[in-house]
Amino acid sequence: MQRTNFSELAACSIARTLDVIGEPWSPLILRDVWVGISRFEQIQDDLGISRKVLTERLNHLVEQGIVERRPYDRRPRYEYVLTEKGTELVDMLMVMTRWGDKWLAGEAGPPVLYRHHACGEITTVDLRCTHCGEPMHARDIDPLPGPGAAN
Amino acid sequence: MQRTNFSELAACSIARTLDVIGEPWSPLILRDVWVGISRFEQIQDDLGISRKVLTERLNHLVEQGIVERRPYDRRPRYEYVLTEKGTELVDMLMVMTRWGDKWLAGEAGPPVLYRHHACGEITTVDLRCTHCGEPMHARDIDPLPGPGAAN
DNA sequence: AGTTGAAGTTCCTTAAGGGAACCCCAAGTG
DNA sequence: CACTTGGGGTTCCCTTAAGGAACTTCAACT
Repeated sequence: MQRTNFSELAACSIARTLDVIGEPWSPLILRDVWVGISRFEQIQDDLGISRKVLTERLNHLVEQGIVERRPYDRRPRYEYVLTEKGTELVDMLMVMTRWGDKWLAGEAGPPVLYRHHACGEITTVDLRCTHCGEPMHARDIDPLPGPGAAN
Repeated sequence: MQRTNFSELAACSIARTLDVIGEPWSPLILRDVWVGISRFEQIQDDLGISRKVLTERLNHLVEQGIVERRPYDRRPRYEYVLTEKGTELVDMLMVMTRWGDKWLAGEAGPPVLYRHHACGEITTVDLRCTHCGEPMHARDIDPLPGPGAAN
């Protein structure tokens, strides 16, 4: 298929972010690397993704500075580790997970739980305003044009 | 292309969520509907997406309960509005936006700003622990198997 | 009766994903 | 030293999804 490059659409941070991790499999690869499934063979095994596509995705994630390819042996063996940029992108996965847990997990309950280091509790993530600390969701805000707006 | 259905991979809320909004264009369509670009022609115009693909995506989002198709005229005219499920999915867009603003916006600054109703300030979203209220990011948690875990 | 406009549908072309087979290279083994 | 092993890809072919333009439908308006 001929896929559009989203970020050429407009000045839109969502479109730009999609050009980084919007391709099929990329969020799942990011998740794997995050939880320590970090070698080519391991990821391929875990996801069942085609080797060709996995190569393409990893190369793209390296180019975009999300993961770093580093040797772990004197033989030509490599593992992929999250950069700071990639680690912060995991925020998105955490929010996706929370939504999936709530709306799609069903009777069985969430497949994965998170223990928060700060309080030691099994807990969930919540969106709050950086300024006032109150909850901040879709209905709590108005979007306004910013300095980087196009046109 | 033959695309894998991600949620058949394993019990994974990320994979399940990707089956809902992971297809190309879907997050941008969700964004449009959220900000009030809610009719077929408007969305097609705004995104430059092919009409065929837009039809497919909207049908899928309706099936998944993310948007609702409702007539707005006695003529056969329809608009798409977010359901509660869809509105909560916008949380993911807000986090994507924040990441894109920080890592991809460059000199120009963010293209869109958010004013928070609660405090009236132009502000950003932050991830916090539902339990203790402290920041909760990738490095602040340990993932554990939950009740819905596979195998 | 003819036009308009929103909302799709059809059809063809092109490119991306799936999958299996193959390759390369350093280390270990006999 | 020849041979095997295993990680990490690369190649090739097939299928299917995205792009894009043209066409259709249907109610209201002129």
